[in-house]
Amino acid sequence: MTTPPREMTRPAPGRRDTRQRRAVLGALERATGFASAQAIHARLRAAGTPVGMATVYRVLRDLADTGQVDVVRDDAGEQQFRRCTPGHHHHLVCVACGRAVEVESVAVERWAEEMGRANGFTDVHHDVELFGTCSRCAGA
Amino acid sequence: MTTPPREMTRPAPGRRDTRQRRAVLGALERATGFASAQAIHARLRAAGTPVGMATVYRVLRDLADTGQVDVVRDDAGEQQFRRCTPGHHHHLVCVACGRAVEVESVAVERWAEEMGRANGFTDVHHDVELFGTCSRCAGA
DNA sequence: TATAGAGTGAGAATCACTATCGATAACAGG
DNA sequence: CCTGTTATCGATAGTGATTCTCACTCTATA
Ligand SMILES: [Zn+2]
Ligand SMILES: [Zn+2]
Ligand SMILES: [Zn+2]
Ligand SMILES: [Zn+2]
Repeated sequence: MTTPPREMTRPAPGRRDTRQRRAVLGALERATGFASAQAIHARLRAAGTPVGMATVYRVLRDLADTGQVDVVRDDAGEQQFRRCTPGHHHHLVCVACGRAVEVESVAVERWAEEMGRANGFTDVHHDVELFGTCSRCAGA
Repeated sequence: MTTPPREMTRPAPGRRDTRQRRAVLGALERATGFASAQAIHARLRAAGTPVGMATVYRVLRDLADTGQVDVVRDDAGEQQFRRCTPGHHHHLVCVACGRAVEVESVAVERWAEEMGRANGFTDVHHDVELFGTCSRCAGA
C-alpha cells in the first residue's frame, strides 16, 4: 500500500496545528490500549514535552467529539481514551493489561435495532464494551 | 389488595432495618427510571425524610454490590441507579423521560461469549445499554 | 511582517463521591 | 422492659477528576 500523507497529525478542518495537539495525539498513538487524560498528561511531562492539563482535556474532548478517539469510563468513572479506527465499532478489552481488540459486531447492531423497533423507540444507539482477560495475561 | 410481606424493605442478611435504608429503597421504588444519588437525596429531603448524603451513597452501593439495583454512568459520568429485576439483563432507556424497559438479550449474551472465545479471552463480561426516544416522547 | 483570533496553561472552581469518627439506635439476651 | 454490643448515622472534611477563567502566546494567512 501507499500509506501516504500521515493524517494522524493533521488538525481537523478549522483546527490549528500546535505542538500540544501533536503531543497528545502522539501519546495516544503510542499507547498500547486505553489511556486516561491524567496518564497522558503525566507521560508527556515525563517525556519532556509538558502540556497543560486543561489542554490535554481540551484536545481529547475535541478528538472524541470528532470521532477520532473512543472514550469509555472505567469502574472508577474515569474517562479512558483510545485512538482507533474511525467509524462505529466495539472493543474487547483486557482488564489486566489494557490491550484492546476491535470485534465484529453485526450481531449486536442488528439486535439493538431490533430491540428498539420492538419497543417503539426511535433514534436508538448503544454503549457496548466487552471485558475479559487475554490469553497472554491469563497464562501469567 | 393484599400487598403481602413486601420484601422490598427486608434488609439483606446481617443488615439492619433502618429508617434510612427504607427511605432510600422507597425512593428507588418510587422512581420512574434511573435516579442519581444526588437526586434521591434531594427527593428525600423534600419529602421530609432527610437522610445523610453519605448514607444514601452507602445504601446505594450496598444495594448495587448485592445486585439489588442496576448502575450505569450517564454521559457526565454520574452514577444512575435503578431498582429492578435481579439477575443479569439489559435496558433500553428513553433519553427524554428516563423510562427504561428491560430487553431480551440472548443474542448479545451469545455474541459476547463468542467474541471472547474467538479472541482467546477468558472471564468475559460486558456492559451493554441501549438508548433512544420512546414513542410517547417522540410524539410530543 | 502585521494581525485576528484560535489556542494555551496556571490556578481557581466544580462536583460527584469517599473517609472520619463520635453520636445514635437496632436487636439479641436476660 | 433494661442493656450491652455494634451496625449504622451523618455533619463535615477531604479526594480526585474535569472544567472554567482569562491574560498571554502562537498559527494561519493576507
Ligand atoms: Zn492482557
Ligand atoms: Zn454497535
Ligand atoms: Zn420517554
Ligand atoms: Zn448481558
